[in-house]
Amino acid sequence: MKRLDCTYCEFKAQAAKFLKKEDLDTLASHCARVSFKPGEKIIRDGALSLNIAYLKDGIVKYQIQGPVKEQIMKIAKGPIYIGIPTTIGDKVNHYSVTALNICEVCFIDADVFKQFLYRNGMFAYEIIQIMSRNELENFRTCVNRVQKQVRGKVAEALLFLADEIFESDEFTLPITREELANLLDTTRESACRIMSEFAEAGYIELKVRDIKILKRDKLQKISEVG
DNA sequence: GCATTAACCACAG
DNA sequence: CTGTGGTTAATGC
Repeated sequence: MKRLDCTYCEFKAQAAKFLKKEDLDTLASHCARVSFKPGEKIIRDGALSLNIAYLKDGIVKYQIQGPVKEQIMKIAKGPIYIGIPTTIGDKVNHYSVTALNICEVCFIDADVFKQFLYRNGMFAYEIIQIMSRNELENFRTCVNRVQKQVRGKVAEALLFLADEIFESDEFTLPITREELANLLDTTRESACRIMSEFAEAGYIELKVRDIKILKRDKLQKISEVG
C-alpha cells in the first residue's frame, strides 16, 4: 500500500493546517486513500462508520432515505469533509454519499480524528466553524425549498452549479433531470419544462446535459424573486 | 370567473 | 433518459 504523506497534501483541509508535524504523521498512518468511480457509494446509509471521510477531490451527491423515497439533499465538491455528522453523530451512517465523477477520498480513523479535536483547540474550532456554516446553509436551503417556486429553484440550481461546483458558466449537468427535480423538490417534467423555457428565452444554451449560462443576470433575478 | 403554477399521465424519440 | 402535450387541482386576483 502506498504510504501517505499528509504534510504535503495539496488537498489538505483548512483545519489540518493547525496540526503539527507529528499529528500529520499520525494522520497519515491512520488514513486510507481510496479512489471512487462515478456512481460508486463513498458513504453507505445504514453501514457502520468508523472513519471520517474527507473528499479530497471530486463531486458528490448526498442522499437520505425518506418516508416515501430516497431524497437528494445536496451536491458538493471537494475538498471537504463529507462524513463528520454521520460518523461523530452515530455509529451507523444516516445518509449516503455517491461519487458523480472520479473522487479521491481519505478515510480517517475516527478515534484519531477525535484525539485531534480533544487536544487541539484551533483544529476543533475550524471544524466547528465548518459545521456551523453547514447548518446555516441548511437553514437557508430549507426555506428556499419550501418557499421558492420551481422556476426560482431551477435558476438557483443552475447558478449554484456554475458558481460553486464548476466555477464556469459552461458545464455538463452531473445528474439526470429526475435527480435534479428530486433535489429541487419538484418533478422531472417541471424541471425539464423550465429549463426548456430558459433556453427558449435565451437565458441558457441547452444541449441535453450540456448547459451554458448566457444571461446570468436574468437567472439571478428569477432565482431571487421565485 | 380567469390566470397561473405545478403535479400527474402518456407517449415519442 | 429526455422533451412535450394534455389534463387537473389548488390558489390568488
